[in-house]
Amino acid sequence: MLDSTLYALSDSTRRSILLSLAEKEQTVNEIAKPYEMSLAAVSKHLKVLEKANLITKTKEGRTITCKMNYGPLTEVEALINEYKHFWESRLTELQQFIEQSKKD
Amino acid sequence: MLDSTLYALSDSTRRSILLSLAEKEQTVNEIAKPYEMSLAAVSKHLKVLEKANLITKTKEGRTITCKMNYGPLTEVEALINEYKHFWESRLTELQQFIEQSKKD
DNA sequence: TCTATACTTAACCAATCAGTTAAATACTTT
DNA sequence: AAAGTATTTAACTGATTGGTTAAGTATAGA
Repeated sequence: MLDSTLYALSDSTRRSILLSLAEKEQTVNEIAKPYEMSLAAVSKHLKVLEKANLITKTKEGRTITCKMNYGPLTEVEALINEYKHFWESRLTELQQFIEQSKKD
Repeated sequence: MLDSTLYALSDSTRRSILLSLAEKEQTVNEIAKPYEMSLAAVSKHLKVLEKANLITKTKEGRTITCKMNYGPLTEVEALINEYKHFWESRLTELQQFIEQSKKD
């Protein structure tokens, strides 16, 4: 899951699309409008985001509306926190070592 | 920058390597030991992490020690917070709409 | 100087990528 | 029924991916 989430986020077009969907739901056409690439290319980006479960599509008539899912981002938050945890405990160790050194 | 950071993180081997480096600095050989792939493959993964500035290498004699850099992860944190910001303000809007509806 | 060690680079592979244009599908309007 | 709209799929391109093995570089120790 993290693989597909982080991979989906590693492209700036997709990050931009996702951000605009974080603000409001939009149809595929609305999403595509700001970008210079073809609609087919945007459609592919949406598929990547959908595969990562970062967005959900709902069809109504012939228009498809996309909305963002926050869920996968909580896993990214957790990942970063994991790194931060180990990183900060190492910083603490280092700090303690320095404090210890001062005593000598 | 975010592109390369998120891309580097999108591979589970690289996430695992980075986590082990978050705990302690290690040489390339030490890093590679737990993985079944060739040393050359690990070396490539390290290059991806280095390109994303998630690790720094220092050479001493013939051994190269890798240490993690937290820096790029703060950008990821900021990104997630940006999504969260818009996401949560939309949730608030929705909530206010529901509250408003109750009054009728 | 010869060999072992630590690591990277080169050359290659099959798979996947982001983009294209063109055709296909599905629905709406006239 | 025909034409237009919304969107996806297919077929293609050139670039890049993660992995391999083999060769190369640089340092250390005999």
